[in-house]
Amino acid sequence: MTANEPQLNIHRQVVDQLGKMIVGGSLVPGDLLSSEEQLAEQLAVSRSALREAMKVLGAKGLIESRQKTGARVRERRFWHQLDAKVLEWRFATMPTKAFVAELIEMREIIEPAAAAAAAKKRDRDQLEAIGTAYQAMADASDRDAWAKADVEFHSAVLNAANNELMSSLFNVVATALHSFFQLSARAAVDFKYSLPQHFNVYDAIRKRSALQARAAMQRLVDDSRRHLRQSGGAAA
Amino acid sequence: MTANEPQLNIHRQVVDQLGKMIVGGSLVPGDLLSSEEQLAEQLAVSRSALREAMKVLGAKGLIESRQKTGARVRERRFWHQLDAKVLEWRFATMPTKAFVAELIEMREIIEPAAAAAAAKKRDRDQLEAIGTAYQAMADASDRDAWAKADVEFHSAVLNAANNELMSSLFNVVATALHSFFQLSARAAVDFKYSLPQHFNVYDAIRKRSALQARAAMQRLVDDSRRHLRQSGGAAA
DNA sequence: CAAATCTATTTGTCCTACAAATAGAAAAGC
DNA sequence: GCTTTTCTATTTGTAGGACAAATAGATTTG
Repeated sequence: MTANEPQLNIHRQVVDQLGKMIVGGSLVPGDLLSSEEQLAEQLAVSRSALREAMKVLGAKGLIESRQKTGARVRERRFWHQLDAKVLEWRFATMPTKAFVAELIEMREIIEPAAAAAAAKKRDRDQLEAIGTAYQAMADASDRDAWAKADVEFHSAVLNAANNELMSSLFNVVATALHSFFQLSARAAVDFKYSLPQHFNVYDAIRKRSALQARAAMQRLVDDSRRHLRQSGGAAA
Repeated sequence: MTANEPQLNIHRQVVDQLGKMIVGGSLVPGDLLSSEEQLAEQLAVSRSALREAMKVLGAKGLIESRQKTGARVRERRFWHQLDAKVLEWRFATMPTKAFVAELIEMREIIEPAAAAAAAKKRDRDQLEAIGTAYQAMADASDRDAWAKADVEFHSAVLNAANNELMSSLFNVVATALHSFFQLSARAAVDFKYSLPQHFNVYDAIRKRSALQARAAMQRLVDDSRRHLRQSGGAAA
């Protein structure tokens, strides 16, 4: 499968080299790469070829270029993310309902599994982060604060599952769902209805009960779907 | 979130435009794009900018360029795939065990869920495809034939789940696992041990029993993990 | 009819020259 | 002294030209 490529295109080689530097850790998120001119000279390629490689790395989410500043290594969570643009395109071209249904289905699969994994693998700090988010939800006095804490809670759970692949996948799915219909922009009254259920998730993860955590998250997710159904269609 | 971008870089605009043409369906997989020179003229941009856009589309998996032939629209299944390269890089840089564990965990989450979804949503043809793959497994006289049919079986199940997002995710995870340790390169004897379990999956999907399908696939996946554990480490 | 050769087309690479943006320094204004 | 404005140097963005490398398809040769 890889034996039939005698010599890779230069820009691909450059993608590989820079990619290794970035993913491998000799550059860390936030670091600035040398200028295109310097990099081109170091790697002994033309600026054109180098730029093509940089654009590819940008598309992969590894770096971000800005005029005058240069190219910067992006945060890890952007790295192997599904392409939001492609999701958008699909949204524009695919029957809306079917696509949103895919997203919802994925979310319903990932979250309970993540809760179960979190119950097994979470460490003290990760549990605390979930607890903090839960407290923020409990203290929320308006919908915005609630929504923010809610996002925080769920990503804390994902984080506690200690599986970056899962986290980044969830991140994309959740973001897409979020942008399609404003998840929490419904019922102004009783926005805290799911607080007890969130507590169950937290408590199960605290007790390291994978089964309970999965079940609690499952209920949460089921409720959420019911609400999504009610709020109906999506916004472009 | 999108309001602070007064004018997009040209190459990004081109990515958008061509992307829409491809994803939107005015071009279908297999179609040949016009030459770079022509496209550049049509879109009124320089060939440099166009090429950067083309490389990005290539990196996203939408097209594939070859000298003399031109750029061709790739099959859908490549479109919103996670980047296998990044997985490779991570594999090279991350403690092997932890990363493979992530992959295995993802697989164990996706497959049972997919089996359940397939039981609910499969159509006649999709069931037949699973059945055919099962038959091929039953008829397999050597390990290679078995391995091939096995892959076929699992992707048929994923396909029957009717969730492209899920399929493509699984595809990447399975491919990565496959390349890390040769899944079926172990025990030469009794390579068909899991045939009855595969039948259970097929049968549950046939009967449209989501619960049974999930459980059967879960057992399959558990067995598989046990075998992976036995066969130990990974190959670079 | 088959094999070798040629040719025209297309992508790959390199180069030069500016344009556009902007971080940071310098100058101006209060 | 402090803020605001202006300038400047650096970096990416875009354009366009030139040629190299690959190769599908036509042409020639055996």
